[in-house]
Amino acid sequence: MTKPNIPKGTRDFGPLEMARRNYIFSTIRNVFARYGFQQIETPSMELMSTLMGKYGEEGDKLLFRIQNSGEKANEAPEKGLRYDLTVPFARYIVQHRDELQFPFRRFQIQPVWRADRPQKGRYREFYQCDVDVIGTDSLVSELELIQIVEDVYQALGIRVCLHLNNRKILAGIAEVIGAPDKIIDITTAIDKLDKIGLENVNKELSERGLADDSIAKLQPILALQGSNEEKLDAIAEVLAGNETGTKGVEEMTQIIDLMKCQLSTINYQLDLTLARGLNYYTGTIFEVKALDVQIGSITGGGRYDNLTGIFGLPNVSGVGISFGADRIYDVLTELNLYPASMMNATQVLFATFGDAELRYALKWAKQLRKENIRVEVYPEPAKMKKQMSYADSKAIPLVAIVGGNEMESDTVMLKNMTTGEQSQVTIEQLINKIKKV
RNA sequence: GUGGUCAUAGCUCAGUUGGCAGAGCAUCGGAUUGUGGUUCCGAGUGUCGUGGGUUCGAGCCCCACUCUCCACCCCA
Repeated sequence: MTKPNIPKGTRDFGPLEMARRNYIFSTIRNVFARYGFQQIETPSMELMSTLMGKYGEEGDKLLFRIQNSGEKANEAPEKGLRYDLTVPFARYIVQHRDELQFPFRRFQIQPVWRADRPQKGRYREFYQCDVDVIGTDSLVSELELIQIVEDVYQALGIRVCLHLNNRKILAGIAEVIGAPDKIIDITTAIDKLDKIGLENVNKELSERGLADDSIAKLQPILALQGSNEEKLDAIAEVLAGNETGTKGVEEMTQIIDLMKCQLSTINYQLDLTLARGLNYYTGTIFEVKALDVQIGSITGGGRYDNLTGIFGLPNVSGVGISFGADRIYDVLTELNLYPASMMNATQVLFATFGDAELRYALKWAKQLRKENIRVEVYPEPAKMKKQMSYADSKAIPLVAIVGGNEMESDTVMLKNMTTGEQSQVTIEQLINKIKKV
């Protein structure tokens, strides 16, 4: 017998983990619903032609390919597992555009797969919770997503910092320092600023072929300090006269203004080092980091002006963010922030002494369930010790013991497992006691 | 994809220069036939990740593979 196993980077979820995960998903779902977003799902697998070339060279390598069956088994795979929820969503919009009312507000909570090498907070199968608004340029959409971030993390009790940037500002910087074609190199290098330090960033920029005087011009921008307003003023000055960059500053200013109008209390920070790898972002970029756990970003997203263009529907602007459920799980676990009620645990267990008692208990259980009480009946009249141990190990707070005496008087012996107290009660009394506990 | 690291009972882990495969927890039974969580007694459990090699003899040494975790790349 070889030991059973699961593929690298995948996980089983037991009852406790599922209760926790469902708590996260339902919290997120409830917030999304409050903003009028509607849920969709797309297939786990997409055609390779849909997936290829959408995530850059690196992304193509990380796609899981599905081998063809039958006669085509040896030909190139025509299907692959989805890598994220955004590209399948873009395909969905193009395919169903005639059925949709724009601006279209959708959310989607499904697993995605990446053939990455696993490590902490990084899996080959993980869930994303995407929420997007498609078909409007309005920055109110950005504001709403920021409000959603605020609501979700407030509900979960996680302290976070929202990092904000704008791709147009980054493009403007690249133009101003005289290296407009190097925007990707510049952003991926300065993204690492707080990780590897200024000196190494400059070294990397040089290695990526950036001219020395361009690097020199970049220094004041990398060194920006102060409040969000001060930083924004400073960058506006640097970018004055540059059309793209100024547009980005205007967008950022407007978003901050809208946040004030909604009395947003979220902790946010203008972060020019925030780049985000995906190259389809064109405007605002978001990233959320947990303040009390070091795990990378737990939510990320941004605006993309022409995502559906690659599928033949140009000029449709959208903005969206993705909550990383698996990382949020790790954060909540590390900070021990799950509410006790999340388990939906059994409220009362029936323990019986014989077959007649078992049947009696089943009748009672049915009535309690009608009252929306979570009930278990121990399925056989085993030794009382065994039935009690079962209740104890599952932390069931109440045990209703049924023997001959109880049946005769139409009662059960109700034991409170935390205090050890017990008393003989009728069904009405039982229902009242359970609702009190 | 590059570099490192780990794997022994259901779980967490000991295991000496290479010489009989171990402990705690959990499980099951009993002390206690109508009462759990505390206590005491007893019991079972292993292709030592997989395959090969060295050796009289390998959990231990060598090689390959798989898996875990970590760093890089990239990312949620």
